[in-house]
Amino acid sequence: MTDTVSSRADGPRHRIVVAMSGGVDSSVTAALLAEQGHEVVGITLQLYDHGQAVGRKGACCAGQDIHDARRVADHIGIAHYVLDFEQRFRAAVIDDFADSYVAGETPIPCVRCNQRVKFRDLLETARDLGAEALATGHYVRRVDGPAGPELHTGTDPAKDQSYFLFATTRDQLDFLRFPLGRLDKAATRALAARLALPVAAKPESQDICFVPEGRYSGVLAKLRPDAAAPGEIVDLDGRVLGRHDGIVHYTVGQRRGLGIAAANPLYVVRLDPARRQVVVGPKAALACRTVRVRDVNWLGPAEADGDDGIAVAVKLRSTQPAVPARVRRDGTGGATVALADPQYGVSPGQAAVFYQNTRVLGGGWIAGTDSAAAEGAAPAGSPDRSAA
RNA sequence: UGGGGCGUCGCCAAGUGGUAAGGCAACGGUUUUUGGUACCGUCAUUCGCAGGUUCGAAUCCUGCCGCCCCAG
Repeated sequence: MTDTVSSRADGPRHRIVVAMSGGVDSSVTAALLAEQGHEVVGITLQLYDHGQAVGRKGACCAGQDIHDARRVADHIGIAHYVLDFEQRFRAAVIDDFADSYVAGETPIPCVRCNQRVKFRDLLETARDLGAEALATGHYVRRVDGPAGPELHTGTDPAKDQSYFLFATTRDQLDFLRFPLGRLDKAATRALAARLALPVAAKPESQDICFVPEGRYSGVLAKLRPDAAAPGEIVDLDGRVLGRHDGIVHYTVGQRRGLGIAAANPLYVVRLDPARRQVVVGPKAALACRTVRVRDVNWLGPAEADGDDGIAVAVKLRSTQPAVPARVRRDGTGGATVALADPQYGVSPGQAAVFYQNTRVLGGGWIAGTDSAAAEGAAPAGSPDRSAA
């Protein structure tokens, strides 16, 4: 059980820092490691304004959740520290979030938080504390392979969180442990109940943690007051169909919220920050076959450098299954993903994560897409006489 | 102010005597450690207005109002 350092209570005793968000998963993580006899140090990061988040359900890392983490730490008898990371979080996650939307992209703050806060600053803190590992409650697996530690999906496909951890480097992976990687949610809940953790029945966290009420536009309005500039909603031919209150309210692939009645549903096909335009079109206009990716974090073998690239399954969205593709790295930190079948609603700013079976080969940020139509692919169902 | 056409939910639209389809939009929910998608649900006691005929009208008749087109 490489994930857990040692699964036996009489095994070697290690000092392990656990990132405790105040939720069920990280609480069980801490409790399991403590039960195995390790010297567990719980650390909770205060990441954003705790005033407005007090008492809010489903958040993390502020207000009530910090209290919950402390209660759990007390319950299982481990040391617990709260670190004020508000400034770092603001610079590394929230500013990036705002800039991304202003640029017409759609950010994933959770990835930035893992990449730049939990697995960078907190990991460094853990090293400073003399810990031998940093453990989190993520549903992923760290597997020792012939060439070092590998990142794999969580065993439970419904809870797998590897998409959000694609930016984890080999060095970071070396130091990380994910004790929940082989569990499903029910098992974690059952453990929480058996361990009588105060958070055993706490609801799942969701939405962006620093965004109250699920309305991110309010946060953006505060952060980037100039970004709320209104503009036109245009179709693929440039005809004006309506108006909008800022491109930051839209994302590629989005259907609802356009307020335009048409014969068929309209989707956001593209965002043009320079012209402040939201370009909309039918679902077919969303089809893409090629995805350009930047800032690739590569954890896999070197074959992807060849001209033909490497066959993978690529996940373009956290909640949809990976699809077949070939990835070719370009030698400058980017990559091109050729999809076997067209995909819809692939949005710049989101992540493309590459898999072979359960192993994460790496991933990168989606920079742009090329439409399926541009390759002369026959439009679905046009020269098809089978239905007559 | 001669001729023709039209007025059904926010938009489009079916329905031509039997008691208001559908699509889009909107709203709500499910799913989800991002956004979005998808899925489920809600959404006209009323058919421009006023009379009339009829057991019964959005559907027939009359008048009025409004809009469009062609002629002048």
